[in-house]
Amino acid sequence: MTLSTAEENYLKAIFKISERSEKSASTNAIAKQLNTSAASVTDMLKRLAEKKFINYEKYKGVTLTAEGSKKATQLIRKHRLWEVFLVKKLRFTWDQVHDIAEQLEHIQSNELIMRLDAYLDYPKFDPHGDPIPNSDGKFTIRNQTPLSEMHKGQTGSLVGVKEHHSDFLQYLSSLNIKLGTIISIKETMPFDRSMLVELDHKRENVITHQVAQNLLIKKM
Amino acid sequence: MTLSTAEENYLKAIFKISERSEKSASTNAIAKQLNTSAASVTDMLKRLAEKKFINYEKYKGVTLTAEGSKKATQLIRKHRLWEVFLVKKLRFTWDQVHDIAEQLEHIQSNELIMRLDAYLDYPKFDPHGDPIPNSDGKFTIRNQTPLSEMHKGQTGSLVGVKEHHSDFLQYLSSLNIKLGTIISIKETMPFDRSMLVELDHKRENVITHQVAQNLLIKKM
DNA sequence: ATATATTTTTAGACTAACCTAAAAATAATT
DNA sequence: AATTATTTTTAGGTTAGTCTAAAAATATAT
Repeated sequence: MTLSTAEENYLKAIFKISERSEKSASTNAIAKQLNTSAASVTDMLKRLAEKKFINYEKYKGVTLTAEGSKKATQLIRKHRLWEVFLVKKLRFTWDQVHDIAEQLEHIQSNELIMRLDAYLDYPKFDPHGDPIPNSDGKFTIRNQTPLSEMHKGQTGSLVGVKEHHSDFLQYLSSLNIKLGTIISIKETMPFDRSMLVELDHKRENVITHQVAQNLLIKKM
Repeated sequence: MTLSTAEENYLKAIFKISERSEKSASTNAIAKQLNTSAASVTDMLKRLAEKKFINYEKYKGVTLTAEGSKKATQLIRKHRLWEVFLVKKLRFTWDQVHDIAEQLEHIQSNELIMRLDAYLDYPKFDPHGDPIPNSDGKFTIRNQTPLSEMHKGQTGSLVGVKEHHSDFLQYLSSLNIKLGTIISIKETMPFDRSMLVELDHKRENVITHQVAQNLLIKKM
C-alpha cells in the first residue's frame, strides 16, 4: 500500500517521538514535531488507524503497528541514504542536506533505493553519524556516550551528533569539529559544566554543556 | 514562486503539446496528455492564468508565458538530468527511468540541480537522445532525420527516439539497437513501407514503418 | 476531592485538485 | 445558412489535508 507524503511524514514523526520517549506519542507531541495543529493530527490519526499503521485509542496517544514501524524505518533508510549521496557524491556539507533529503525520501521506488545503496557501497551511517537501517530494517548499534557524560582525562572520537540544525552543524564546522575528530577532556568546570577539550591532539577549545550534550563519542 | 506538483505537470504538458503542434494547446489535448478530464483542465488553466504562467482566453486554447516556458524548461532539464543519473550512475536501462525521473523532477533545489549537472559532467543529451537544456534554458540543436524519411543506400547513427514507452525501448534493446547504433538502409518495401536495414555493419533486420518513424538518425 | 489547567477531540469551514452531468460555444457538414 | 457534432466551460460534488473555536476528557494542584 502506497501512502501520501503527509501520511509518511506522520509515521516518521511518531517513530521519532517513540524513539526518544519510549512511551506512546501524544497528539500534541506530534503536532509540535510536524508544526501543525492538534486538530489536524487527530484527523490524520483516525485515517492512519483505519489503515492499520498505528494503534490509536482516543485520548490515549498512539504507537506504530509492525506495518507502520516498517514504513517509518524505510523512510529513515531512504532519507539517510540520500544524505550520504548528497554529501559523498555531490559534495554538499552536512548542514545543507536535510531539507533536500526530506523531499527525496518520498520518491517511490524500491529498485531505486536498492541501487542507490549499492552505488554508495552500503553505508552504515549517514553524514551526521546516524545509523542507516538495512533493507530488513535493522540498525547498526554502536557504543556511544554524550560528551557531557564523560570525565576529565577521557578521550574518544566523534561518531555522531544529536542536534541536526544547520546553525549547530555550522558552528561545529567552524571549530573544525567533524565526524572522526578526536576529543580529549582536559578540564571540566563544575559551575557551568563547560569543558576544556583538546581536538585531534592539536588545539584546545571550550565546549559548553549544551554543545557537549549533543556530541556523541566513542570512547577509546 | 514555487508551484505544486500538479501545476508543474500542467506546464510541462502544455510545453510538450506546443512543441509538437506549434499552435496553442487545447483543453482536450492537455486532458489527454495528463490523463484527466477536460473540466479539471479548465479549472487548472484558470489558476495558472491567474498566476501568469499561461495566456488563457476562454475557448481559445493556451500558450505559455515567458515565465511558464522557463518553468517548463527547468522541469525538462531536471527530468533529463535525473535520467542520465539513473542510467549512468545507477545502471538502470533506458526503459526503466521515466517514472522515477517523473517524481525526481519535482524536487525543489536549484543547488541540487547545479551540482547534479556538474557531477554528471554537463551532459547535453539524456539516455533517449533528448537534448538537456542548460541552466539558461538553451537546448542543443542537432541534425536528425526520422529513419522513415531516409532512402535506400543511406547510412547514419541512431541519436534519438521519439517514442519513450518501455515496450518500444525494450523491443529496440532486443534487436541490440541503442543510441550510437549504425543503421544502413538496404531495401525499402513500397507496399508496407518497411525497410531492410543493416545494423552496425553486421546484422540485417526488417524495421516496420511505425518503428522507423520513431528512430532519429544523424546521417553520415 | 474538588477546582483548575491542559490536552484532545469534535464541529464546521476552507483550499487544491479532482470528478460527472449539463449547458454553452465553436467547428464541421449537409 | 441551418443543423449536427465536437469542444469547452459551468455547476455542483468529493476527498485529503489543513485550520479555528468550542466542547469533552484527562491530568494537576490546592
